[in-house]
Amino acid sequence: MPELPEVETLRRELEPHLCGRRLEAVSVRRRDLRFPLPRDFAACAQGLRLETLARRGKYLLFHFEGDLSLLCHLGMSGQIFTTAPPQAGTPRHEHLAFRFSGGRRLRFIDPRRFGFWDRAKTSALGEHPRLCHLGIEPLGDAPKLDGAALALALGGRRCEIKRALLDQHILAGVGNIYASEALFRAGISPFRAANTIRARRAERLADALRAVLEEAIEAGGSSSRDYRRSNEALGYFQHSWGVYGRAGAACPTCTCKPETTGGVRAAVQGGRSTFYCPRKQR
DNA sequence: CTTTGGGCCTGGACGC
DNA sequence: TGCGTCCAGGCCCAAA
Repeated sequence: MPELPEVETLRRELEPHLCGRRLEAVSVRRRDLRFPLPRDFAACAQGLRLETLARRGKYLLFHFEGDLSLLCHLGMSGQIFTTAPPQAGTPRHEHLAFRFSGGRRLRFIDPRRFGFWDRAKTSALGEHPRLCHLGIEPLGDAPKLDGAALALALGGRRCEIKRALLDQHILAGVGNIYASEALFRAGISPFRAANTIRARRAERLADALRAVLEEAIEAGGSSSRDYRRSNEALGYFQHSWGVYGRAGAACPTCTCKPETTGGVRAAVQGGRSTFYCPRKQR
C-alpha cells in the first residue's frame, strides 16, 4: 500500500539510475490498468532523455526532455523494480517494461491493477485532471504544512479527521497507515470532527504528519505483502508503527495493561480500518 | 458545495 | 484438499 514515504523512497532509488538516460523502448503487456493506458503511451517518450524524477503526493513523475512527462500511480499493489525478475521469464503481473540507455530496465508489476500511468506535457502538468486538485504537499514549502495551513485546508469540514486526512484534495500523499499513525502521535481521536482542529491541535497534527512521513522515508517506507522497494530491499518502518495493525496490543506510550484496557483499538471509518488508543487520543 | 457508499481487482487468510 | 467468503485499501463516481 504505497503512500508518500514509499513513493518517495522509490523516487530516490530510481533517480541515480535513470536520470540522464534515454528511454529506448517501452513494452506494454496490458493496457487495462485502473484507467486505460493512452494509445500513444509507448511511443510518446521513446528516444527522449529523462531529466528529472519528481513526486507529487503519491504520484511519481518522470520529466523528459521536450516537455513530456509520464505519471505513475502505484495504486494498492503497484511495484517498480529495476532488478531482473527473480525467475526466468516475465512475471504474471508485469504490465509494463521500460528500457533505458545503458541497458537499465524498469518493470511495473501490479497484481490488482489499481495503479495507472498517463502522459502529459510537463508545462501543463498543473492542469492534469489527476493532479490539479491535489492538496498540500506535506513535506513541501509554499505552503509549508503548519497548523495554520492545515486548519485552512481542512476548511471547516465536518467529517471525521481520519477521513479528511485521506482526502487527497486536502492533503496529498497520506494514506491509511500514516493517517492513523499521525493522529496517534498527535493525540487526536480519529473520530473528531475535522472542523474542531484549529489552533493547537492543528499544530500538533501538522508536526506529527511531517515527522511520521520523514521518519518513514528515512526507514525506506513500510514493507507489506504489497510493497517492496525497487531493488527488492525491505523498508522497515512497519516496526515503528505505534497503532496500525496492532489491535489489542499495548499502546506504546500508555502504561496501562492491555489485558485490562483492551489496548489499541480497531474501528472502521468510511470502509477503512482505523487504529487508535482511546486513552491517548481525544 | 460536502458527504457517503459502492465499485474496481487480486491474492491470501480463514472456516467448514 | 478444496471450496466459498471475506478482507486489504488506492481512487473515482454516482447519489443524496
